[in-house]
Amino acid sequence: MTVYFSYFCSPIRGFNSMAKNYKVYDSLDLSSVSKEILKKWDAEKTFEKSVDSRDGKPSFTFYEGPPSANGLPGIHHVMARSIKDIFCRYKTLKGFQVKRKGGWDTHGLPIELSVEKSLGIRKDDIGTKISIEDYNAACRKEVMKYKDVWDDLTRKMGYWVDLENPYITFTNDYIETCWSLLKEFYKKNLLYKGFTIQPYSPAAGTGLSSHELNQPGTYKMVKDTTAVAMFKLAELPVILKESTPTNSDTFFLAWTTTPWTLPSNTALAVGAKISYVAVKTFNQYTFEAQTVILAKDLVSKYFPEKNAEIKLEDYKPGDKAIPFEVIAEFKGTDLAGIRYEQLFPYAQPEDGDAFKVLLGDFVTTEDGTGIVHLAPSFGADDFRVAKQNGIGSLTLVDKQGRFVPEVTDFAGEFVKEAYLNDSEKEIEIKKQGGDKYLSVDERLSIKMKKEGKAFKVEKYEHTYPHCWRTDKPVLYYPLDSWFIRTTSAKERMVELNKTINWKPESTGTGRFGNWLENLVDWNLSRSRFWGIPLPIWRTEDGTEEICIGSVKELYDEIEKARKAGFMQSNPINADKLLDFDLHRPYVDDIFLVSASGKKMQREMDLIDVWFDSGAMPYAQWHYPFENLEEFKNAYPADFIAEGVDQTRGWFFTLHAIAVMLFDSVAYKNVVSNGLVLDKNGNKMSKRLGNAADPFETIEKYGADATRWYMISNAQPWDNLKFNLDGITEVQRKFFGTLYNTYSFFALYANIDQFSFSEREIPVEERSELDRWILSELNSLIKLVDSCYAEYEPTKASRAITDFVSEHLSNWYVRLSRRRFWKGDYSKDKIAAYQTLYTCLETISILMSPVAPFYSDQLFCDLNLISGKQKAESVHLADFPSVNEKLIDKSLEERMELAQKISSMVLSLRKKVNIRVRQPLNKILLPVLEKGFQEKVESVRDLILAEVNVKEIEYITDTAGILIKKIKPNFKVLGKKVGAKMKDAAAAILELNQEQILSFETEQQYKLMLGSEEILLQLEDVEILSEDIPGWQVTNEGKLTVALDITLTDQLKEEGIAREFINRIQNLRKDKGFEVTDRIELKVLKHAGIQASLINNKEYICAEILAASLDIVSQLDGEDAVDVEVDEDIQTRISIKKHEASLVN
RNA sequence: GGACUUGUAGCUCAGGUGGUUAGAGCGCUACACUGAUAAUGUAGAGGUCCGUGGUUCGAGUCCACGCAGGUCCA
Repeated sequence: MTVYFSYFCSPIRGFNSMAKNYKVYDSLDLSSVSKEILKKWDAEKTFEKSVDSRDGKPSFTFYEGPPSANGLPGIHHVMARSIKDIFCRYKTLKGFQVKRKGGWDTHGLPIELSVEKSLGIRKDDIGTKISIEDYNAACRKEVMKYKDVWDDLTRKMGYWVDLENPYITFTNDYIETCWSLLKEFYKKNLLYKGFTIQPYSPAAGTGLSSHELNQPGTYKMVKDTTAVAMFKLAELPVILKESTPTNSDTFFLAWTTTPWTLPSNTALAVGAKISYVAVKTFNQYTFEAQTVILAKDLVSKYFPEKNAEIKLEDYKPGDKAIPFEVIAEFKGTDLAGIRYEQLFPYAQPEDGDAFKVLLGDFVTTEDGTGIVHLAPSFGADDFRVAKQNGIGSLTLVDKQGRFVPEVTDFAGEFVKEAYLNDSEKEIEIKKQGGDKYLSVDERLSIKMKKEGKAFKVEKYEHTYPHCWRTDKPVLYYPLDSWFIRTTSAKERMVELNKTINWKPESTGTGRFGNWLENLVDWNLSRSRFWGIPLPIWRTEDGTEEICIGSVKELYDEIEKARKAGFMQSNPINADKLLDFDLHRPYVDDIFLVSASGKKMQREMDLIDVWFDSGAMPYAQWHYPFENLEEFKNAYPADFIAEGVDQTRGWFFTLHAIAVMLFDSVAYKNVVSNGLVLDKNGNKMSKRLGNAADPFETIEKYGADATRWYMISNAQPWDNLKFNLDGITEVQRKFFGTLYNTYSFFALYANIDQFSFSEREIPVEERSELDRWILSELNSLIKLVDSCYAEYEPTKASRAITDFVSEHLSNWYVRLSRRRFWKGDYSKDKIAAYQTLYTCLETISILMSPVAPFYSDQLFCDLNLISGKQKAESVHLADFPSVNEKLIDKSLEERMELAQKISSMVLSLRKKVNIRVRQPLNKILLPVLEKGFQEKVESVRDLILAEVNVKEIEYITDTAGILIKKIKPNFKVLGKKVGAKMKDAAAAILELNQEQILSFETEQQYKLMLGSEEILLQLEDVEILSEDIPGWQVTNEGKLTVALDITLTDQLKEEGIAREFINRIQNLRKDKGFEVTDRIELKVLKHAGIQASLINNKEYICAEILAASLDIVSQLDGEDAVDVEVDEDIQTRISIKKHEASLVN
């Protein structure tokens, strides 16, 4: 009791109102923490300082992938931006200067569509119902519609990005950079005009975007004449030639729903892995003998099973049932390269090695024949495969949808019946001489039947796309387009891609790598209105053209055109070049003059908006017109992060431009994050009402908990099933625990006025527990540092969570509690404060990239009192450096052992129903390994205190007290005995106690397996003690713990004393006494507790801060309370504050 | 159709180079502990590791083929 009271007699501690105290909170409200810290950041300009304070330090460059502000931000933006924010903050802590310029993506179809929707117009109204000028003005207004909402979210979620000077893709300086880049492409002959196969409406005379094609109602059911055409082989496959000679002609069968494309056929495609067969049979129209080749799986479709029984010799022309015989089988790869005769030799392709079989990845055996007819001009797949194989094309249909003159017998005819109007149809019927119009498809089929080129002709109902304006069928047709010759830089792009660190790696090697391998030229053209105009002017005949690379150049060219008389005046002001709007329609009104004096008009296309964003490393600085230094310092990016859907979008366009123009990567590290789904794994959508509102979420749970949840729950590249319950859990589990730990620290540190003013106690002089948590802490620093460095935020946050809840709170603080509130302000106590303080401060920095708000509060609350850090915010601090000397792996192991043993003892107590408050005499530990006893000894006191047992006894005896068990060590033994593993394992399990004992003493054992002898070493097996007869025993792995459950009178009394203390502590709490209040205690006499109270009086008084403890024979009055100490022990107690303590 | 990706307890997720009783948290049930208390401990219930083949003495893990979800591209 003496020790105890001296503590409270000290006037300088506990109640000194002059001293500064650690801030104490009533509860944890992360939402209001965010708000408070935001105010602080604003007032102290913390973000600006985090950049400026690193002036002169190496820079870490981050590129912001620009969002579009014409839509509202969603919860997935919080996810994506958290990832960006984390690494920028981390690198700042690591001493880098991290400038991050914000940006806005302002062009593109979504913007046009939302404008069209709000104006109630359609694309073809532009230029008629509304001028391009007004339309673009509307777009310009639309793009920043939700900028304020975005800025608000950026702030509230704690995303640090420079919103004061963002780049905006529609500004003239931005466009000018894009033009200069395009000119660079042009100068290198990497920008060219070509064509691509696009949906095209001959009726409307216009190409259709995929968006237009995806309008509801464009795909309609139609009934078309389809034909299985026969392509005669010019040479026979080896197998047919050698093993099964056939004297009839051999044909490839190819099915088409558009027979009008057959005259334009230039190749056939087969699937590499598909099996094909050659079938001997007869033509149903000409009755000629023939051999046909088609996919094996589709034979039954054309040849009824029952006809297989008919002999070929028995066939007579005109028979309904046509016999057939499969004579050979081959793989698609066997057919590749085989030549065939052109089906309709109206015209020859100008270039390329046509009329042979190719391998196509799109070939299936779902319908048709497993062989696909290719007309490269009228199908995108066809075109791609043909181009890859150097095969030319035939375009025997004009832009109106009619056959060209070369197709002599069909010249001038519309390929689709729907293109003819009624009167045209009348004329055609007369010409055909029937009473019904026969379509081109039908007449071509008839022609093929007659010429023995048709295997089968039939009507077929399927869906076919139609133009949403004219309702007429769409054709796929080659249309003019401008391209960047990305294929020419393919090798270099692949090569440089290998130097990029992709997270996850598979996106880089797989999705992106494959994309690069199968690269086609980048189609830049878009026939829209709101975007960057293609800066190319051309003469009408296309023989001369100019690519403009700057506004000044345009100005100069206009001057020339003015002199040539093509321009009345120059709309550009030479002194204010960038005042001229570079959008349509203004650039369209500019005409230039060619070298030979011809008038040149701008190519009407806009460029792909992906070029806009891919150009941001240059355009954000208006390179090369100004800011050359800024550009150089911020190129390439060290880090970018966007959704995985950007792989072929932004990630690609950045890479393509950088490689082709600068022979550089655009980014060194890239994180591609997954989607945010709802809690059931469904896509979030406003329509379904399952979209989480980012503002509500942040308001309710705070940005920290939201961010921590998102980052720790799933790897960034996995999809996240967003569940608000998960945020609650994070809030309770991580932030709640951390908050509790801080509160605990603050409570006692304030009482003791600990402000870290004492000299730091050398770690080697601190207790085992302190050294352990500091070792764990340094291991954590090392781990978290490398996780962040490797762009693994999930691992980092999980490691921090683990440390805080398992190590710090659940073990260190729990076991150290007494040190904080018991006894003098001693060296050990100071060591405890210093240790806990260090842990909390370090955690605040480690967690700050993910949870920037709470970490700053924690950091500042600590630092305000101690002044240990110069930084006024956690975000201006330095990342803690590891002290390797403090990492003691064997200590960490020992502590794990202590935790395990404690847990096992508690489990034993549970089994025999002896509560922890009841002290027990001893636990027994069998010693099976050298060093085990020493390890346990070093943590003995911790174990004993934790499980309330008085001593540990070790059993080294191997003479039979312990019952041992032997198990094979599969990993080691498996390598040794291989296939005999099963027998060996069984034999080992059967060893008896003597054999095990001899194995242990001999260190080896001869095991007989049948007639074979195997020499076992100790490492081949695991020996553990399974049981100690007569004791309560439990096993876990190799550990065995036994508990002595004998209860002596003394132990019982002590148990009662602890029960009694517990009741008093609860009473103190109920009565609202301060932790430091002393009490006077009266207890009604009771036989059951009499001995316990007398024998343990000092101990009891010390625990409950009692100045007096009187046992009375009568106890009444208001203060008196009935108390149950035990099931059998009920008594009355009264406590009141001890007067002397009020004076203190 | 292709490329990539995911599939482990009711839910969210861990499970280097294959090794025998597949783990954690949440949730549920019961009992404890506690002057940090919306915390903690112990015990219990809960698994065809998506399926089918294969390789191997041994497969959640490696291979093949599928199935289901997702993204991008056709």
